[in-house]
Amino acid sequence: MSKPFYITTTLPYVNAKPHIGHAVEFIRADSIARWKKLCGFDVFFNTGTDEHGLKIYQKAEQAHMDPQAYVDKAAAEFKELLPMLGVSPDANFIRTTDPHHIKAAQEFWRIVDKNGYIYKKNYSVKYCVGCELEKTESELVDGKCPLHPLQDLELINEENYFFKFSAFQKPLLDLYEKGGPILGKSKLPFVIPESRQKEIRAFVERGLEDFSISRLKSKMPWGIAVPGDESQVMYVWFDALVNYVSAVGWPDDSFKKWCVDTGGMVQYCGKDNLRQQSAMWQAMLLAAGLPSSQNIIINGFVTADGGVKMSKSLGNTIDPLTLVEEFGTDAMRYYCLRELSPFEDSPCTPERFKDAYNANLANGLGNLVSRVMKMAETNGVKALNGEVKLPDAYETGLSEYNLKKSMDAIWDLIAESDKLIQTKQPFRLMKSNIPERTEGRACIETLLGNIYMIGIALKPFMPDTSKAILDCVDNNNMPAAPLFLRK
RNA sequence: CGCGGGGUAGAGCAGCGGUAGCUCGUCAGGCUCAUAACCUGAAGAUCGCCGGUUCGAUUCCGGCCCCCGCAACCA
Repeated sequence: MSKPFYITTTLPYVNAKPHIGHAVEFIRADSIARWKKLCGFDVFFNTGTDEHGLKIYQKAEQAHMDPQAYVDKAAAEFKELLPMLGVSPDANFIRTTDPHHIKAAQEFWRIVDKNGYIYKKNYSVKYCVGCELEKTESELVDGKCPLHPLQDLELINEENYFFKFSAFQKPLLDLYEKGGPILGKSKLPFVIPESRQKEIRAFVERGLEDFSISRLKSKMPWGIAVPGDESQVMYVWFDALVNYVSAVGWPDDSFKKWCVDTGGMVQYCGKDNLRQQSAMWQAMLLAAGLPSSQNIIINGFVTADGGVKMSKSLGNTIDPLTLVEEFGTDAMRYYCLRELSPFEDSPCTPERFKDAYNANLANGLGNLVSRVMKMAETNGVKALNGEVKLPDAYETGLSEYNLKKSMDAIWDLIAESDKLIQTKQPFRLMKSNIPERTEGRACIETLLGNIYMIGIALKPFMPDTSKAILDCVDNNNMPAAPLFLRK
């Protein structure tokens, strides 16, 4: 029986179109999922869409659409993106409007309620008469609606259900203290990178406030009904976050394979989700008596040049689909895995993408495969069979969820091979006398070994390219067409 | 004194106590197996500022300046 492994992305809210940040998360999580599969694990890889909430409801209204029809369309856009990014076809795609998820969310609520962590309380919301909308603190400028700064906000009181987040300060701190899985002599932090764990720990240490988990159905009709109270629907937290367990069958016992036997789920998310995933969701799991996650990996943001935030109004956004169409799926994966910082913010522009593509895929990887295979083909040199020992940095990078480190290890091999060709000049040796030819042959065999290793190492990251390289070595011929054409 | 991250060659990053490194770009040379690709070398940095610890600090400590997120219900 192979050991199980469970990894999940966050579910994008279908309020907006897929952006490059989503692509980064899908691609990285997919790479880990593929790697674990190659290591012999039985892998469950989860992603999907978050589809409830007022914003969706309003968008559907604007479009004169039924909310369900609206989210069906929006979810399809995300689902269609996955194959474009090379995400494994066997990835699970959960939608928070799935009947099973709705039942699970309600069951989750009942259990947490039964355990005494849900109560009703007065909740005051700020309402802008001008916009006819409720406003959150982060939407306000100097305590006023930026669109109607002359009007005062009205305070509206309503009864909502609250979650006793405050009861989980100590358990959460213990969870962070306990950390993640053992790795060699060291231990991974619970939240990766460590700087993010520090950040969330500081937040929890400051003290936690209970948060509201329901809305009046009369004001927000598009949501999951609160069990035992027809007048309320669930707010996002007890709806969307529960997908991580509903996706693997919970409340059915089958979930244990993925949440218990694995040592916990591994979660990928953006840094805007630090709090939700590593504090709120973990507290909810504890409240429901469910096992904690194993690791939470926090990605940085993709920015425009100079670290400027991408936004539609600035017109500096990047459409992942456009890049895939121009450069291909594996080029997109390459960029997200190696050119973007694994944990910090990093810039992406079409120019940067193109530069990286030409330098490392066309001139680097693709060209190396061509030149080595040409020498092998014309001289009839075949690869030697032997075990492939991947570089240590490659392995540790993956184990630490630092995929850039693993990619760098592969590109070190490429540089090494280019250097070897230049210093040994096997193409010249092959034209000389017998003894030199033997040396040249040995050199080409070494190079074929390197290429083969690169092909193996690329499997989880760039599956199509990996296959193309391994095929070349197996068939002892040049690629039919350059792997990556210069742009 | 809200929290966190950052300021290192033209750009993007790594290093984190002992001749300052990588990638792209620029310039010169080499090679011809390869996708005008590849290899070598050069130019280019007072490592944000001021103090302190130290034989020695980009690296540790303190202060200051500047940038960027977050500041809870944002899905």
